[in-house]
Amino acid sequence: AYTFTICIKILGRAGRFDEARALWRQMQEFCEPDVVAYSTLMDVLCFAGRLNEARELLKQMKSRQCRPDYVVYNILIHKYGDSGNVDAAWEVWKEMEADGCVPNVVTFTSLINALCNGSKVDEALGLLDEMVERGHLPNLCTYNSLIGGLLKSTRLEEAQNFLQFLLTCGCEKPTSFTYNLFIDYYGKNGKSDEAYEAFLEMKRKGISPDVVSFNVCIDSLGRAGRIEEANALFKEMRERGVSPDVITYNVMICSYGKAGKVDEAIHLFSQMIGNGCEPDAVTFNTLIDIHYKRDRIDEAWKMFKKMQEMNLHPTIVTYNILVNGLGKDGSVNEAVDLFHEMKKRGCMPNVITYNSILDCLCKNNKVDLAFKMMDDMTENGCRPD
RNA sequence: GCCCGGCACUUUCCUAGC
Repeated sequence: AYTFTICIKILGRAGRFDEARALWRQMQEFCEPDVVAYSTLMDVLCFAGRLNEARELLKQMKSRQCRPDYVVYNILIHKYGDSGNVDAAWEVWKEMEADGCVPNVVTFTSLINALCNGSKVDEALGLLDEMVERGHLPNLCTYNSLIGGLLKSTRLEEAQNFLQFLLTCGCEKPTSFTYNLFIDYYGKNGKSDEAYEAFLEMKRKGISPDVVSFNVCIDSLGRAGRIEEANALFKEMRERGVSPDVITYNVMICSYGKAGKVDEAIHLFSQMIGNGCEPDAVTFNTLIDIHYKRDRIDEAWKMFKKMQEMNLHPTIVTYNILVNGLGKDGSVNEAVDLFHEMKKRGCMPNVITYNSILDCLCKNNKVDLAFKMMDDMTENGCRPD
Protein backbone atom coordinates (compact mmCIF):
# COMPACT_ATOMS: atom_id res chain seq x y z
CA ALA A 1 0.00 0.00 0.00
CA TYR A 2 2.99 2.21 0.75
CA THR A 3 4.50 1.92 -2.68
CA PHE A 4 1.20 2.27 -4.44
CA THR A 5 0.37 5.41 -2.51
CA ILE A 6 3.60 7.08 -3.49
CA CYS A 7 3.07 6.21 -7.13
CA ILE A 8 -0.49 7.48 -7.10
CA LYS A 9 0.70 10.74 -5.66
CA ILE A 10 3.37 11.15 -8.30
CA LEU A 11 0.95 10.41 -11.12
CA GLY A 12 -1.56 12.81 -9.67
CA ARG A 13 0.95 15.65 -9.40
CA ALA A 14 1.92 15.06 -13.00
CA GLY A 15 -1.68 15.46 -14.06
CA ARG A 16 -1.95 11.83 -15.13
CA PHE A 17 -5.25 11.29 -13.40
CA ASP A 18 -6.54 8.31 -15.31
CA GLU A 19 -3.34 6.42 -14.77
CA ALA A 20 -3.61 7.21 -11.07
CA ARG A 21 -7.11 5.75 -11.05
CA ALA A 22 -5.94 2.68 -12.94
CA LEU A 23 -3.19 2.14 -10.42
CA TRP A 24 -5.74 2.47 -7.67
CA ARG A 25 -7.77 -0.35 -9.20
CA GLN A 26 -4.68 -2.45 -9.56
CA MET A 27 -3.74 -1.81 -5.96
CA GLN A 28 -7.00 -3.22 -4.72
CA GLU A 29 -6.13 -6.59 -6.20
CA PHE A 30 -3.10 -6.71 -3.98
CA CYS A 31 -4.23 -5.19 -0.78
CA GLU A 32 -6.88 -3.25 1.01
CA PRO A 33 -6.18 0.49 0.76
CA ASP A 34 -5.61 2.18 4.09
CA VAL A 35 -6.62 5.71 5.13
CA VAL A 36 -3.49 7.26 3.74
CA ALA A 37 -4.06 5.62 0.39
CA TYR A 38 -7.60 6.90 0.36
CA SER A 39 -6.62 10.43 1.21
CA THR A 40 -3.89 10.41 -1.40
CA LEU A 41 -6.36 9.46 -4.09
CA MET A 42 -8.81 11.93 -2.65
CA ASP A 43 -6.24 14.66 -3.06
CA VAL A 44 -5.53 13.64 -6.64
CA LEU A 45 -9.22 13.66 -7.52
CA CYS A 46 -9.74 17.05 -5.93
CA PHE A 47 -6.66 18.40 -7.65
CA ALA A 48 -8.17 17.24 -10.93
CA GLY A 49 -11.40 19.00 -10.04
CA ARG A 50 -13.27 15.70 -10.03
CA LEU A 51 -15.24 16.44 -6.92
CA ASN A 52 -18.05 14.02 -7.62
CA GLU A 53 -15.64 11.15 -7.77
CA ALA A 54 -14.09 12.41 -4.56
CA ARG A 55 -17.46 12.37 -2.81
CA GLU A 56 -18.03 8.91 -4.15
CA LEU A 57 -14.72 7.79 -2.73
CA LEU A 58 -15.67 9.09 0.69
CA LYS A 59 -18.86 7.04 0.58
CA GLN A 60 -16.94 4.01 -0.53
CA MET A 61 -14.54 4.42 2.36
CA LYS A 62 -17.30 4.47 4.88
CA SER A 63 -19.03 1.47 3.38
CA ARG A 64 -15.80 -0.49 3.51
CA GLN A 65 -15.45 0.42 7.15
CA CYS A 66 -12.31 2.35 6.64
CA ARG A 67 -12.85 5.22 9.02
CA PRO A 68 -12.05 8.48 7.29
CA ASP A 69 -9.70 10.60 9.37
CA TYR A 70 -9.46 14.37 9.46
CA VAL A 71 -7.10 14.51 6.50
CA VAL A 72 -9.73 13.10 4.18
CA TYR A 73 -12.25 15.72 5.23
CA ASN A 74 -9.65 18.47 5.16
CA ILE A 75 -8.89 17.76 1.55
CA LEU A 76 -12.53 18.08 0.58
CA ILE A 77 -13.07 21.19 2.68
CA HIS A 78 -10.01 22.80 1.17
CA LYS A 79 -11.10 22.04 -2.35
CA TYR A 80 -14.60 23.38 -1.88
CA GLY A 81 -13.29 26.49 -0.20
CA ASP A 82 -10.78 26.98 -2.96
CA SER A 83 -13.46 26.91 -5.62
CA GLY A 84 -15.38 29.57 -3.71
CA ASN A 85 -18.04 27.20 -2.46
CA VAL A 86 -17.82 27.98 1.22
CA ASP A 87 -21.25 26.54 1.92
CA ALA A 88 -20.28 23.15 0.56
CA ALA A 89 -17.14 23.35 2.66
CA TRP A 90 -19.25 23.89 5.76
CA GLU A 91 -21.42 20.93 4.78
CA VAL A 92 -18.37 18.69 4.77
CA TRP A 93 -17.37 20.18 8.11
CA LYS A 94 -20.72 19.17 9.57
CA GLU A 95 -20.46 15.71 8.08
CA MET A 96 -17.02 15.43 9.59
CA GLU A 97 -18.25 16.26 13.08
CA ALA A 98 -21.28 14.00 12.66
CA ASP A 99 -18.87 11.18 11.86
CA GLY A 100 -17.11 11.83 15.11
CA CYS A 101 -14.04 13.36 13.58
CA VAL A 102 -12.66 16.48 15.22
CA PRO A 103 -11.61 19.44 13.09
CA ASN A 104 -7.97 20.36 13.59
CA VAL A 105 -5.74 23.35 12.79
CA VAL A 106 -5.66 22.46 9.11
CA THR A 107 -9.44 22.27 8.96
CA PHE A 108 -9.77 25.66 10.57
CA THR A 109 -7.07 27.19 8.41
CA SER A 110 -8.59 25.83 5.23
CA LEU A 111 -11.88 27.47 6.05
CA ILE A 112 -10.31 30.68 7.26
CA ASN A 113 -8.45 30.85 4.00
CA ALA A 114 -11.60 30.23 2.00
CA LEU A 115 -13.39 33.02 3.87
CA CYS A 116 -10.46 35.37 3.32
CA ASN A 117 -10.45 34.69 -0.39
CA GLY A 118 -14.15 35.44 -0.49
CA SER A 119 -13.57 38.79 1.21
CA LYS A 120 -15.31 37.59 4.36
CA VAL A 121 -12.45 38.53 6.63
CA ASP A 122 -14.65 39.28 9.60
CA GLU A 123 -16.09 35.80 9.50
CA ALA A 124 -12.55 34.51 9.23
CA LEU A 125 -11.54 36.48 12.31
CA GLY A 126 -14.57 35.06 14.09
CA LEU A 127 -13.48 31.58 13.19
CA LEU A 128 -10.04 32.35 14.58
CA ASP A 129 -11.63 33.17 17.92
CA GLU A 130 -13.72 30.03 17.83
CA MET A 131 -10.67 28.01 17.05
CA VAL A 132 -8.84 29.37 20.08
CA GLU A 133 -11.89 28.81 22.28
CA ARG A 134 -11.98 25.21 21.19
CA GLY A 135 -8.39 24.85 22.27
CA HIS A 136 -6.65 24.79 18.91
CA LEU A 137 -3.51 26.83 18.52
CA PRO A 138 -3.42 28.77 15.25
CA ASN A 139 -0.14 28.29 13.44
CA LEU A 140 1.81 30.28 10.90
CA CYS A 141 -0.38 29.14 7.99
CA THR A 142 -3.43 30.36 9.86
CA TYR A 143 -1.91 33.77 10.44
CA ASN A 144 -0.64 34.03 6.90
CA SER A 145 -4.12 33.31 5.60
CA LEU A 146 -5.55 36.02 7.80
CA ILE A 147 -2.88 38.54 6.90
CA GLY A 148 -3.54 37.84 3.24
CA GLY A 149 -7.27 38.29 3.74
CA LEU A 150 -6.83 41.56 5.63
CA LEU A 151 -4.51 42.93 2.98
CA LYS A 152 -6.94 41.96 0.25
CA SER A 153 -9.50 44.12 2.05
CA THR A 154 -6.83 46.84 2.41
CA ARG A 155 -6.92 46.52 6.18
CA LEU A 156 -3.22 47.17 6.44
CA GLU A 157 -3.04 48.08 10.10
CA GLU A 158 -4.68 44.91 11.30
CA ALA A 159 -2.38 42.91 9.07
CA GLN A 160 0.62 44.70 10.52
CA ASN A 161 -0.63 43.95 14.00
CA PHE A 162 -0.62 40.27 13.21
CA LEU A 163 2.89 40.58 11.84
CA GLN A 164 3.99 42.31 15.04
CA PHE A 165 2.36 39.56 17.02
CA LEU A 166 4.26 36.93 15.08
CA LEU A 167 7.52 38.79 15.54
CA THR A 168 7.13 39.30 19.26
CA CYS A 169 4.78 36.83 20.89
CA GLY A 170 4.11 34.09 18.39
CA CYS A 171 6.01 30.89 18.77
CA GLU A 172 6.36 30.66 15.03
CA LYS A 173 8.32 33.46 13.44
CA PRO A 174 7.14 34.96 10.16
CA THR A 175 8.74 33.60 7.00
CA SER A 176 9.13 34.73 3.43
CA PHE A 177 5.49 33.71 2.91
CA THR A 178 4.42 36.36 5.37
CA TYR A 179 6.58 39.12 3.93
CA ASN A 180 5.65 38.20 0.38
CA LEU A 181 2.05 39.00 1.24
CA PHE A 182 3.02 42.51 2.25
CA ILE A 183 5.33 43.11 -0.70
CA ASP A 184 2.57 41.97 -3.02
CA TYR A 185 -0.02 44.13 -1.31
CA TYR A 186 2.08 47.27 -1.66
CA GLY A 187 2.95 46.48 -5.24
CA LYS A 188 -0.63 45.92 -6.27
CA ASN A 189 -1.69 49.15 -4.64
CA GLY A 190 0.82 51.32 -6.42
CA LYS A 191 3.23 51.61 -3.52
CA SER A 192 6.43 50.32 -5.01
CA ASP A 193 8.61 52.13 -2.49
CA GLU A 194 6.86 50.46 0.40
CA ALA A 195 7.02 47.15 -1.41
CA TYR A 196 10.74 47.43 -1.80
CA GLU A 197 11.06 48.56 1.79
CA ALA A 198 9.20 45.44 2.96
CA PHE A 199 11.58 43.39 0.86
CA LEU A 200 14.55 45.03 2.60
CA GLU A 201 12.92 44.68 6.00
CA MET A 202 12.57 40.98 5.46
CA LYS A 203 16.26 40.69 4.65
CA ARG A 204 17.13 42.74 7.73
CA LYS A 205 15.18 40.24 9.81
CA GLY A 206 17.46 37.55 8.46
CA ILE A 207 14.89 35.95 6.21
CA SER A 208 16.19 35.00 2.78
CA PRO A 209 14.00 36.12 -0.05
CA ASP A 210 12.76 33.19 -2.09
CA VAL A 211 11.75 33.11 -5.73
CA VAL A 212 8.28 34.42 -4.91
CA SER A 213 9.75 37.36 -2.97
CA PHE A 214 11.72 38.35 -6.02
CA ASN A 215 8.76 37.78 -8.30
CA VAL A 216 6.39 40.00 -6.36
CA CYS A 217 9.03 42.65 -5.86
CA ILE A 218 9.99 42.70 -9.53
CA ASP A 219 6.31 42.86 -10.38
CA SER A 220 5.77 45.85 -8.13
CA LEU A 221 8.68 47.72 -9.71
CA GLY A 222 7.52 46.73 -13.17
CA ARG A 223 4.02 48.05 -12.54
CA ALA A 224 5.56 51.34 -11.49
CA GLY A 225 7.63 51.44 -14.66
CA ARG A 226 10.84 51.09 -12.69
CA ILE A 227 12.30 48.67 -15.15
CA GLU A 228 15.96 49.30 -14.34
CA GLU A 229 15.44 48.43 -10.71
CA ALA A 230 13.37 45.41 -11.69
CA ASN A 231 16.23 44.26 -13.83
CA ALA A 232 18.66 44.82 -10.98
CA LEU A 233 16.59 42.48 -8.82
CA PHE A 234 16.49 39.98 -11.62
CA LYS A 235 20.27 40.04 -11.51
CA GLU A 236 20.44 39.96 -7.73
CA MET A 237 18.34 36.86 -7.47
CA ARG A 238 20.67 34.90 -9.66
CA GLU A 239 23.68 36.14 -7.72
CA ARG A 240 22.05 34.86 -4.58
CA GLY A 241 21.45 31.49 -6.19
CA VAL A 242 17.71 31.85 -6.53
CA SER A 243 16.69 30.47 -9.92
CA PRO A 244 14.18 32.48 -11.88
CA ASP A 245 11.11 30.45 -12.69
CA VAL A 246 8.55 30.82 -15.45
CA ILE A 247 6.72 33.46 -13.42
CA THR A 248 9.87 35.52 -13.02
CA TYR A 249 10.30 35.61 -16.77
CA ASN A 250 6.63 36.33 -17.34
CA VAL A 251 6.76 39.23 -14.94
CA MET A 252 9.94 40.59 -16.49
CA ILE A 253 8.54 40.31 -20.00
CA CYS A 254 5.37 42.03 -18.90
CA SER A 255 7.37 44.80 -17.21
CA TYR A 256 9.36 45.45 -20.35
CA GLY A 257 6.13 45.50 -22.31
CA LYS A 258 4.63 48.10 -20.01
CA ALA A 259 7.75 50.21 -20.39
CA GLY A 260 7.33 50.00 -24.15
CA LYS A 261 10.55 48.04 -24.55
CA VAL A 262 9.32 45.38 -26.92
CA ASP A 263 12.74 44.28 -28.14
CA GLU A 264 13.93 43.67 -24.62
CA ALA A 265 10.80 41.66 -23.93
CA ILE A 266 11.43 39.47 -26.94
CA HIS A 267 15.04 39.11 -25.97
CA LEU A 268 14.00 37.87 -22.57
CA PHE A 269 11.74 35.35 -24.21
CA SER A 270 14.66 33.80 -26.08
CA GLN A 271 16.75 34.02 -22.96
CA MET A 272 14.25 32.03 -20.97
CA ILE A 273 14.18 29.30 -23.58
CA GLY A 274 17.96 29.33 -23.70
CA ASN A 275 18.03 28.85 -19.94
CA GLY A 276 15.77 25.84 -20.18
CA CYS A 277 12.72 27.54 -18.74
CA GLU A 278 9.61 26.41 -20.61
CA PRO A 279 7.30 29.24 -21.60
CA ASP A 280 3.68 28.68 -20.65
CA ALA A 281 0.39 30.09 -21.90
CA VAL A 282 0.84 33.20 -19.79
CA THR A 283 4.18 33.92 -21.47
CA PHE A 284 2.56 33.82 -24.86
CA ASN A 285 -0.49 35.76 -23.79
CA THR A 286 1.76 38.48 -22.45
CA LEU A 287 3.77 38.65 -25.66
CA ILE A 288 0.71 38.56 -27.90
CA ASP A 289 -0.76 41.41 -25.93
CA ILE A 290 2.43 43.46 -26.09
CA HIS A 291 2.62 43.00 -29.84
CA TYR A 292 -0.99 43.82 -30.41
CA LYS A 293 -0.89 46.96 -28.32
CA ARG A 294 2.16 48.13 -30.25
CA ASP A 295 0.42 47.49 -33.55
CA ARG A 296 2.72 44.65 -34.42
CA ILE A 297 -0.24 42.60 -35.48
CA ASP A 298 1.58 40.07 -37.64
CA GLU A 299 3.95 39.34 -34.82
CA ALA A 300 1.01 38.80 -32.49
CA TRP A 301 -0.57 36.20 -34.74
CA LYS A 302 2.80 34.56 -35.27
CA MET A 303 3.02 34.09 -31.52
CA PHE A 304 -0.49 32.70 -31.44
CA LYS A 305 0.56 30.12 -34.00
CA LYS A 306 3.80 29.40 -32.21
CA MET A 307 2.14 28.70 -28.91
CA GLN A 308 -0.04 26.08 -30.53
CA GLU A 309 2.98 24.55 -32.20
CA MET A 310 4.41 24.17 -28.73
CA ASN A 311 1.27 22.28 -27.73
CA LEU A 312 0.05 25.05 -25.51
CA HIS A 313 -3.68 25.53 -25.78
CA PRO A 314 -4.94 29.07 -26.12
CA THR A 315 -6.72 30.08 -22.94
CA ILE A 316 -9.65 32.37 -22.40
CA VAL A 317 -7.14 35.18 -21.89
CA THR A 318 -5.51 34.46 -25.25
CA TYR A 319 -8.83 34.85 -26.99
CA ASN A 320 -9.72 37.91 -25.00
CA ILE A 321 -6.51 39.62 -26.06
CA LEU A 322 -7.13 38.80 -29.69
CA VAL A 323 -10.82 39.66 -29.71
CA ASN A 324 -10.02 42.94 -28.04
CA GLY A 325 -7.16 43.63 -30.41
CA LEU A 326 -9.25 42.93 -33.48
CA GLY A 327 -12.06 45.08 -32.17
CA LYS A 328 -9.78 47.98 -31.39
CA ASP A 329 -8.35 48.22 -34.88
CA GLY A 330 -11.76 48.04 -36.47
CA SER A 331 -11.76 44.45 -37.64
CA VAL A 332 -15.26 43.95 -36.37
CA ASN A 333 -16.14 40.90 -38.42
CA GLU A 334 -12.92 39.16 -37.57
CA ALA A 335 -13.53 39.84 -33.90
CA VAL A 336 -17.01 38.33 -34.10
CA ASP A 337 -15.66 35.36 -36.03
CA LEU A 338 -13.02 34.67 -33.44
CA PHE A 339 -15.65 35.00 -30.77
CA HIS A 340 -17.58 32.15 -32.35
CA GLU A 341 -14.44 30.22 -33.04
CA MET A 342 -13.45 30.21 -29.38
CA LYS A 343 -16.85 28.87 -28.39
CA LYS A 344 -16.54 26.17 -31.00
CA ARG A 345 -13.21 25.23 -29.49
CA GLY A 346 -14.83 24.83 -26.10
CA CYS A 347 -13.58 28.04 -24.57
CA MET A 348 -16.51 29.85 -23.01
CA PRO A 349 -16.41 33.65 -23.17
CA ASN A 350 -16.41 35.54 -19.89
CA VAL A 351 -17.32 39.10 -18.89
CA ILE A 352 -14.10 40.45 -20.29
CA THR A 353 -14.75 38.88 -23.69
CA TYR A 354 -18.22 40.33 -23.79
CA ASN A 355 -17.09 43.76 -22.69
CA SER A 356 -14.49 43.81 -25.44
CA ILE A 357 -16.85 42.70 -28.12
CA LEU A 358 -19.67 44.98 -26.99
CA ASP A 359 -17.30 47.92 -26.94
CA CYS A 360 -16.24 47.14 -30.47
CA LEU A 361 -19.78 46.61 -31.77
CA CYS A 362 -21.06 49.84 -30.26
CA LYS A 363 -18.18 51.91 -31.55
CA ASN A 364 -18.88 50.55 -35.01
CA ASN A 365 -22.60 51.29 -34.89
CA LYS A 366 -23.70 47.67 -34.79
CA VAL A 367 -26.12 48.26 -32.00
CA ASP A 368 -28.56 45.53 -33.01
CA LEU A 369 -25.80 42.96 -32.95
CA ALA A 370 -24.70 44.36 -29.62
CA PHE A 371 -28.12 43.75 -28.13
CA LYS A 372 -28.11 40.23 -29.46
CA MET A 373 -24.75 39.81 -27.79
CA MET A 374 -26.16 40.98 -24.47
CA ASP A 375 -28.78 38.24 -24.63
CA ASP A 376 -26.13 35.73 -25.49
CA MET A 377 -24.21 36.95 -22.48
CA THR A 378 -27.00 36.41 -19.98
CA GLU A 379 -27.68 33.02 -21.49
CA ASN A 380 -24.10 32.11 -20.73
CA GLY A 381 -24.60 32.99 -17.12
CA CYS A 382 -22.64 36.19 -17.47
CA ARG A 383 -24.31 39.26 -16.15
CA PRO A 384 -23.51 42.56 -17.78
CA ASP A 385 -21.59 44.83 -15.43
C1' G B 1 9.21 7.64 21.86
C1' C B 2 11.26 9.50 17.14
C1' C B 3 11.73 9.27 11.70
C1' C B 4 9.61 7.02 6.99
C1' G B 5 3.39 7.43 2.23
C1' G B 6 -1.71 11.71 2.64
C1' C B 7 -4.16 17.75 3.95
C1' A B 8 -3.95 24.10 4.87
C1' C B 9 -0.78 29.95 3.77
C1' U B 10 2.31 33.99 -0.90
C1' U B 11 3.60 35.69 -6.98
C1' U B 12 2.59 36.57 -13.38
C1' C B 13 -1.21 37.62 -18.69
C1' C B 14 -6.76 40.11 -21.09
C1' U B 15 -11.97 44.41 -21.08
C1' A B 16 -14.15 48.54 -18.98
C1' G B 17 -14.15 51.62 -14.63
C1' C B 18 -11.62 53.86 -10.44
